Amino acid sequence: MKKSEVNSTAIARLAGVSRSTVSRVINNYSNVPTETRDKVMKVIQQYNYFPNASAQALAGKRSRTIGLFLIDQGHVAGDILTNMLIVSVIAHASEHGYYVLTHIIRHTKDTEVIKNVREIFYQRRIDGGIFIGAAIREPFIEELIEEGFTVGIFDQELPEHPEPNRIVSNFNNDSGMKQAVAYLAGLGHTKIGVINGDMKRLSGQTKYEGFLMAMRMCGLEVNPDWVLDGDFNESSGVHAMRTLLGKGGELPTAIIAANDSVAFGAIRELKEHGVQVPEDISVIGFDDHALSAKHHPALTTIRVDFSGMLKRMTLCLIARIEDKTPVVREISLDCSLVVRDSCRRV
Amino acid sequence: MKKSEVNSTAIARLAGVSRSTVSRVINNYSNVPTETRDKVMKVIQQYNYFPNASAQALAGKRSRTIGLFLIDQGHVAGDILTNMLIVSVIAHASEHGYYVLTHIIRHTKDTEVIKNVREIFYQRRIDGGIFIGAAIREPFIEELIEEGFTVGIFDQELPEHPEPNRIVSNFNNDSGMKQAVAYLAGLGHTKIGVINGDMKRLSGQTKYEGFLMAMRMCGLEVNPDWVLDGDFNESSGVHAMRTLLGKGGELPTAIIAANDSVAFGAIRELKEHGVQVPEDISVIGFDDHALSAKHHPALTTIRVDFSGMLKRMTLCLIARIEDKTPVVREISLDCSLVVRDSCRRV
DNA sequence: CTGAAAGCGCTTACAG
DNA sequence: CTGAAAGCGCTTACAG
Repeated sequence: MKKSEVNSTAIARLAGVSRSTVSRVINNYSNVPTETRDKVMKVIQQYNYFPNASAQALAGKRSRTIGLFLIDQGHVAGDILTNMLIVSVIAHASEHGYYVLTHIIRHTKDTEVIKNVREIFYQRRIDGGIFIGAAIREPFIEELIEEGFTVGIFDQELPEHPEPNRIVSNFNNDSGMKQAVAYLAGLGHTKIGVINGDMKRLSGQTKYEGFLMAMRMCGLEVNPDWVLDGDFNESSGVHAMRTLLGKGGELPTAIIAANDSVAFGAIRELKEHGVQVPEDISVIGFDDHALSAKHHPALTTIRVDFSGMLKRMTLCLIARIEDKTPVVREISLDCSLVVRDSCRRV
Repeated sequence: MKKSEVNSTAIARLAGVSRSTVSRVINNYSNVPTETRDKVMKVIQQYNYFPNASAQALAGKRSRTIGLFLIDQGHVAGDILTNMLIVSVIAHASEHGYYVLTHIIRHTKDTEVIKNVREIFYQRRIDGGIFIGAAIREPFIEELIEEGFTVGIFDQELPEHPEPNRIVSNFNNDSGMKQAVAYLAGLGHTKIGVINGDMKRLSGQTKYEGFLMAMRMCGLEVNPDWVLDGDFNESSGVHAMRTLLGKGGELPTAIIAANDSVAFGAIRELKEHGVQVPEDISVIGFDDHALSAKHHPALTTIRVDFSGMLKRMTLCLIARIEDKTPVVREISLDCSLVVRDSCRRV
């Protein structure tokens, strides 16, 4: 018999006890005398026995697996940030004895894809799930919450009557935008443009709102020609600059991009047109992407601790699954300016 | 009753059939009349019923989950390549109705960590697993193969008596190195150095062997001072150049790095010392990393199709799991030179 | 074509 | 402290 085929019956027989006792040893019941425990453990180790996870789950144990759902509107899959998020979730789940089933959702409008996501929950493959990249309100996620599944949503706020099984997390984008505008204002900029992110996402909206408020607070006017659409992808930075330069009107002296990828794209396109950064236009990003420090010019940006955020989210989800400490439902983290070389004084 | 709590008994009752019939409908048995099937399907859809995966597994079905094990000697976790590998496996597994449980192995010497990996297999959480970044012979992987688990190993060759449950994949590093040396020779270089990768890995060894053979074929001499140790991480490129420049001897006119990350590190350190690439030294990488085209200078390298390789590996593993087409056991892919700006004629 | 029943490998009240 | 037994939710020969 292959070792991998032993079951609790075999262990019980070999140890001279009942399956109940084997189970008690495995589950660390306190009422097993050391002697019995040792006897059983010896056989378990000798035969390399691990209880079948499906049988455990069916008998009422948790699956000890969490789902990680990446909604890929664009290039999440090709970005190093994604990798950091995945690794952070896996590493921290692992520390708590949990496994991670990662799933990529290419289109939230594709019913087959969404059916597949729901299936993962309904089939009880996972004890809970984390969603990254979701729009402000995704009907299928709302359904899962209604059904009682434990769900963590990155970049979302708590609704009015928060359900106990909903966990949300978000960055203080307001604060980030205020820092960006304040820094530029301090450098003497008054003509500040912005390239927006995906406005279907919370961070897209709050960054823009933060920008508007910060401009007002600093007594600066927002020129509508300098408010450009985007979607958090590098290509949208390229496109935004093409639009701006194509208009032929006056140019801003500084631009804040919804994230660093967008900033990279914008800077690239500006260069193409002979506009130098920061000599001609200052650019400031958001996120502090892994490449921003290495970029030419090194990108001034707003740092955001994705890894730390996902760590908290993961731990909080697990705590909720195990229904300990059901206190935290919203995780908010601040962000802060990192000055590098992409902005100059005017 | 929450929809998510219906089971096959409830569906059977609601559809007026037995659980056997519900199961037959779900499993697409041919001997169910259309009328019965429709009747049952209607209830299934209405109640959002999905069979419990643990119960299915326990009753003999596959878990439809594969494990993806990333052995992280260094910075696999912080690299965009890793992300591409993960995404490729998930996407292609998903197309075939499989899920992916991703796991990070930080130290193959840590018995707790390895026990955990074995546990995933023995617990039957997965139907098979893919290992990335393993040394040439990892005892714990060998054990899993012996136990009959289906295993795919990236960057490994088939042993003499290949087991049917072992799948390996590798790139033709020989060919890649020959192209690199040939190109440099064509540019007039005769003084060619090399920064090795991790020699515990197959690709580390075969790249170096390919280098030696190619040099011989081109009638060039290998200067032992220009053969530098490394480990596939960027920092080893830095370190290798520091060593080389520290020796104070004659410098090679060209260097081949074990991969692009190492090349990045090497170029950075050369710049620090005022040595320009490609003006003073030509550098050629390996992999065609996502950043190589954007690098300054754009890196000449050997392109390797990681994504395609992982796709094949994933499909092959699934085919083996479902025991169809048990033909392919080794997947080999060629690689090819991509000329950019980091090498010059001498 | 379909249902009753056994069985997959566990856990956990229950009884002693 | 420990075993016998029920039960978790499925699948699949078996019998009809």
